[in-house]
Order: sequence, then C-alpha cells, then structure tokens
Amino acid sequence: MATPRLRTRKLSEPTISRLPVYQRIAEGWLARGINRIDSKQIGELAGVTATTVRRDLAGLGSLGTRGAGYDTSVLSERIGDALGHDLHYDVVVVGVGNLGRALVNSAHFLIRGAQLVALYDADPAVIGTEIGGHVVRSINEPMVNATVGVLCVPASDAQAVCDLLVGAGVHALLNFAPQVLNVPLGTAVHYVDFSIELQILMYHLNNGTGPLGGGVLHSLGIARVNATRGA
Amino acid sequence: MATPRLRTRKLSEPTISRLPVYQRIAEGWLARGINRIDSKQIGELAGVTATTVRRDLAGLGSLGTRGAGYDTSVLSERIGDALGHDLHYDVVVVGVGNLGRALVNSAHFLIRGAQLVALYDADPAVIGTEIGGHVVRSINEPMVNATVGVLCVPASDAQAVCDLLVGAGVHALLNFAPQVLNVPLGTAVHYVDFSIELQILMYHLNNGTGPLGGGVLHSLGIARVNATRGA
DNA sequence: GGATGTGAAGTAGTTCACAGCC
DNA sequence: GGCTGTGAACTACTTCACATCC
Repeated sequence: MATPRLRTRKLSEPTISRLPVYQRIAEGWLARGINRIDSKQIGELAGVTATTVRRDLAGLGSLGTRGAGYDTSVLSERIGDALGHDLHYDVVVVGVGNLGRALVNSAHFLIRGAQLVALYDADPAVIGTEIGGHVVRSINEPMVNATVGVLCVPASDAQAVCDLLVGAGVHALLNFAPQVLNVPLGTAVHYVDFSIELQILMYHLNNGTGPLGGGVLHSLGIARVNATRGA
Repeated sequence: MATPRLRTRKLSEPTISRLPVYQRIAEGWLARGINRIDSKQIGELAGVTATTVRRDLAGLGSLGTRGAGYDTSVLSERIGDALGHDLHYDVVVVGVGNLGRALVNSAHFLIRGAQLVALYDADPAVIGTEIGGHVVRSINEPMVNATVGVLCVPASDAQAVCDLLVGAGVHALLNFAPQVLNVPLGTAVHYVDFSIELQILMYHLNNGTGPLGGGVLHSLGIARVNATRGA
C-alpha cells in the first residue's frame, strides 16, 4: 500500500491541477508522432502562460533542454510519476445511475494506474446486471478491498456509503454528491459538484470576466468545493 | 440579455467557488427552520475557516449582525443576487449520453434562474425520445436561442458543437469534454474534467496531503482545467 | 539563436488580531 | 458577552527578466 518512494518535493495545489493537462497535451503530440514541444506551445493549449508551464515543470526536476524544449515522451512519463501513475489503485464505484455509468463507460476516466474492481448499488433492478464488464453488487454485500472510492449516490446516502468505504479500508474518496463527508484523519476527499460549476459559469457570464483574457476567454482555474449536510 | 444592474464589485475566484456552498448551507438550515447561523458554523460545514467565510461575505456588503451572526434567509438571498440567480438563463444541453442524462435528471443541477430549454444529440436512436420532459432534437436542426450551453459530447465533437452553440448566440459554455475550446472573446468557458479530478485525488493519496488538515482532511479547493486537442 | 530554469518583484489570497457594534 | 467586519501581516502563486546552457 504505502509506497512512498523517492517522490518529488511537494507540489502546489494549482500545479497539481495543471499537470494532468500538460500530460494529456504531451500524449496527444506523441500520438501524432511529434516528440518535441516547448513551454509556449503547451501554455497556449492549456490556457496558461509559458512561464507558468516552466515553473510547474521545474518542480519535477530538469526535464527540458535549453534551446529545444521538452521531449513529449519524457514529459508524459515524468508527470505520470509525479502524480503517482506508476502505482496501482483499485477503484470502487458506488452508485451506477447515469453518472456512475458515465464514468465507468468513459474512456477518459480511468487513467494508467487506476483499475476498476467493483461496482455497487442499492437498487435491486440493477444489482446483478453487467456494466462495463463488471457485475453490479449489492451495497449490502461486503466491500472488496480498494484504494479509491467514487461516490455517485444521492446526497442523503453519501455519508453512509462513505462510512462503508472507509470501513473497508478506502483512503481516498471522489464525491459527486453535494454533501460534506466526515472521514477519519488521513483520508483524502475530493469534491465535484456540477451545480456549483454551473453557478461559477453564470457568475462569469454576468460579469464578463474570467481569470484569463487573451483571445480565448477561459474561465480557467476554478474550483469546486462541497455542500451542506442534511436538509 | 445584458442586464448589468448595480452588481457588487468583482469577487475573487476562490470566493465565487465558495459562495454556492455557503448558500446551500444557509438553505439547508432555513429548510429546517433555523434562521440564524454564524461564520464558525458555516466554516465547519463548508470546510474553511470562519475568517474566510466572513471575508467572502463581507464582499457582498454588510449582511451580518455583530454578536448574532447571519440571517439564513438574507444570506441565501444575497448570495443568490451576487451569483446572478435573480436573472434568467436558458440552458441547452448537447449530448444526452449517460452524463447528459445525469445532469438533466439531477434535482441539484439546475438552480434558480437556470431553465433547461432544449436537448440535442447526434444519435438517431435517441433523437425524438423524451428525457426529463424534453424531446431530444437532432444536432442538425437549428439551435434554439439560449444563454448557456452544456457540452456532454465526445472530445472529438466538442469544437464543432461549440461552434454551433456560439453561432446560435450562446455566451457561456460548461464543457465536460477533455478538450480546449476556441471561442470568440467575450464567451466564458468553464471546464470540468473527471479524469483530472481523479488524478488530483490520487496525488493527495500518495502524499498524504490536502490543503486542510483538521479532523476532516478535505482535498478542498482544487480545480479543473482543460485538455489537448486532436490526438 | 533559442528555450529552459530561476532569483526577484509583483499580485492575490488567507489568517491574525482587534476595533466596532448589537 | 459575542460575533461581525477589516486593517495589517503573512503566505502562496504568478509574472518578469535574465543568466544559463544546449
């Protein structure tokens, strides 16, 4: 489990959120047979400045070549290392409504290192059916061992499911329910809330703003948080 | 369309992402008949410090009462005003695969002010069927007039759909495809990328970190961004 | 020549600490 | 007494500008 290894020093939160973007860009170029890219090109595609790209990448060590830019395959690999893609993660998805299905069926969702091991649901109508190559299990069955839990359940069930997952040894939760979760110290929870994303967009619409304003007016670098309990 | 009005001064990006959380908390308490809340309580439920809550709310004017906290109904209302919930938004969703359905069927997704006006898809098998009270139209039909467009299409189709929406007068896009969009200046784009959220979580899992560390170890305040083109 | 990597400067956001008001 | 609202300090992040190296 804990495989600390000689990882790079701690990266900043904004950097962490941008690295996956750079990696995807590098992989895209690599797939097209291009194996050189510079910080200006990455920045344009990612919607950030070239300086920011260089700072972010400098945090992973000296990956680039002065005068020539970055090697796309080295870049992809080193970012993967920094994000922990070389480790192995067993992922459990709880709740196979439309959102759960969307994730399970998405080619993009599970990246290298992450492997779906089980699906759970409470609805007898879907228990036993097969989705994305996995038979949906009852939430009342014992949980399999896993590292990451993804919650795609209603807010009212989120805490109970969270407790089940934590009890089964899950240390990281991706929570799509608009509900703050209580977890033991040492458990990471990351919240994604669609409604909040829409509200952020609406604010920018009203105010004609967005952090960036050059040619492409992105509403980049926004965030997500959590929600209320009960109600 | 443009209804600028006497809006509050510009709010910071992190503040904007937290206000919807505070609002939901206030509404939850209000629904339970409680009409007073203080910054410490909000902070605990939202996973931020009381000071941050007060700073954020101070940006909307003096909403609170010294010694007594905030009135939950006033709070909810004023946050709604700041985020533009008093205005009206016509929302179009393109792509009614699992993700599109999840959004359309979610009670939480559309908040006050936002109204779903049409669904589009390219798949003949779903065109003409009814989802969430709306008949799915063909992407080849002319687009209805709308303010906000939600893209739930594959990355390869995202730019084309984006162009259609922008051509039809849409000024704000919520993009779930892992694809950076080119839009005219003045159009807001907000990106949500599930795979990136998972990668951020995995980083925190490996590093035992998370911006906050008190009792609840949230991986709060993370972000989203975009992706590569082509591939 | 050209692009990286980085000290230094600048900007934005958070936290402290307390004055002000109920 | 208690909690808001805010100047001041602090911390974090970004941008500038340039020395460094291929």
